[in-house]
Amino acid sequence: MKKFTNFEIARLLRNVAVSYQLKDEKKYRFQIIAYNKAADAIEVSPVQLQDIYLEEEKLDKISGVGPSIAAHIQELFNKGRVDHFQDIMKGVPEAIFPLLDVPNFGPKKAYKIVSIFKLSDPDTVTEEVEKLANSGRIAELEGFGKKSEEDLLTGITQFKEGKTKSNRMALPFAHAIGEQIVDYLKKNPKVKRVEMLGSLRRMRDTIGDVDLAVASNDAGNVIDYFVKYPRIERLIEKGPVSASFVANGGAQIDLMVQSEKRFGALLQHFTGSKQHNVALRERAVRSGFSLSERGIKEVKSGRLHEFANEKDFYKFLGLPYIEPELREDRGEIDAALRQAQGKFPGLPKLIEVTDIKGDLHTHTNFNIEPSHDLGKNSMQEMTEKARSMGYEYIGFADHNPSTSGHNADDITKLIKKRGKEIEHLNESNKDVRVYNLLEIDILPNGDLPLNNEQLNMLEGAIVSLHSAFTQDREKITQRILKGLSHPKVRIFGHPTGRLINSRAGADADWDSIFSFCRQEDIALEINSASQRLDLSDVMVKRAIEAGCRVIIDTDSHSVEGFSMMKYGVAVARRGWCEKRNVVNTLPGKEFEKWMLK
DNA sequence: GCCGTTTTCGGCCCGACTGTTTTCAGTCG
Repeated sequence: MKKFTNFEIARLLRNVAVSYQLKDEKKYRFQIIAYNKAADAIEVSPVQLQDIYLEEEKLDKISGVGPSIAAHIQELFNKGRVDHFQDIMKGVPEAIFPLLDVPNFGPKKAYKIVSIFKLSDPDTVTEEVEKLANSGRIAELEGFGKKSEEDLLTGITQFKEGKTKSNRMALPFAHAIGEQIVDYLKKNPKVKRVEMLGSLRRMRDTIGDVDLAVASNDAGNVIDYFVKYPRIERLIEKGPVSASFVANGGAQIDLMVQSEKRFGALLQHFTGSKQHNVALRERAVRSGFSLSERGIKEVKSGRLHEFANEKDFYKFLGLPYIEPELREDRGEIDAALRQAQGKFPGLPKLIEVTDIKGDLHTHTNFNIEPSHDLGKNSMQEMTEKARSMGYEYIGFADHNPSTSGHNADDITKLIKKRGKEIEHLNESNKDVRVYNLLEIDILPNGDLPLNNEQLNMLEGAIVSLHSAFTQDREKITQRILKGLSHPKVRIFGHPTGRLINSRAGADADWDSIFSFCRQEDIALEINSASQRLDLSDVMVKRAIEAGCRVIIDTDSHSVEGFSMMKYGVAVARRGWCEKRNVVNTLPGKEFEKWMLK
């Protein structure tokens, strides 16, 4: 039987919503909302539905999934299809669905074009529409025109360049672009405040557009200045209070300007997430308030309250300030409410970058003839860098020597030689404690490529997956548990092995793995490397709820890599981590006790 | 179709922008 991922299920539910919308938007208004809401919830769910369905049939535990949709999903797992969905989707041409991922195409336009021109092949529909548009046939349709035909062509061009509605940049890449433009904007004296918005401000692991907000009482001046940004590639639009352009190799940058006295409401609104805002508004509307980017309106009198900062906005609603990283409708509003009433547990006191005392997963250029890549900088240079970061300790975790070109004696010699080098370093550097670690592959059968003697020459081991990610669940779970079982193992490096936009992580029984890590006090790594950010935010939340501790590392292969720490910390914050949940916030002596346990 | 600090029934978030239109439909965030 085919397995369905959460992503596929979410897509199916969205297609059902679209079908309802095309059949009778008024009549099915609330089904449309319900199906889309369920899709949103399932897409971000930390557990794969296919798993909980097999284990305990608790699908409607997910908020937004009720008895009806849960039953349909059960049917999907059992039969591979859902009769009710097929009924609803009857008469809706299959060829519209691929178009829905193309910018500027919505259900109505896609449906109109596909049915009038009788397009039926989902695989070629995008090219066919492009041809029609190029020959001017779309502009002739009622409700379309020359301009909308152009917009659709622009959308198709973007789509072909890889910018689908669902394709997103990795956070560090988008954040770096955002920072550059923020710096640029700050040079304009009319700019009173600048903030990033949307998923970028919430530090989500992937980002669509780079959205920015400026507080200023001279919007025209700021917009003119904004569109003169030197790295601009193509201007998209420029209005009196907002503008957009493409820059830095295809990223879309949007700016909104608002007066200082309303800046708080703008910030709150466009930081989102959508789900957080919807939940907030549903609560507010029951008390007679309507929330928007302009402020909070009293519905009866129509009086608008304005807010210069977000803190006051939340305060007006009777809530403490909620950090952007928590605004995902994952329980933060209830927690804020409890906190306001003096009940427990309230909002977490999130970890800060300045709490970090060391980076344990770094690679040096010491040639240990490793199984994977070397770092670029020397042990000395890496230590200097750690000192300049204010760290109390650092771990060198070069990859283990490759087993192909070496016999056991060679490997022992290499590890010994490297150990001596680190000893020397510790004698000459009294203020930064250097740990002698290695990053060791968990081989496909769960063995480690080092023997006991070799492992015992280390102060600790990071173990991680670097191959065979697609083993089935049972096999990969046993493999990981076996790999973690040596007493020298202190850290499970980038646990799922996912690469953003290119490789799904391992499909393992994470509950069992978390429970083992808790027992052995092994830290689960949050790896800050751009394409990894692994564990992910939802997995971190699950891990600490299971009683585990995490460690935030950069996996630096050069001194430049150290600056990635803030992204790992962001993942931790999104996973509701406090300082106490993260082992590398411990002061030197306590950390040593944990590492050498 | 979902859900509960007015509710197991009767509600269900808000607004901007654009283009094609003479008052609104579609898309987006």
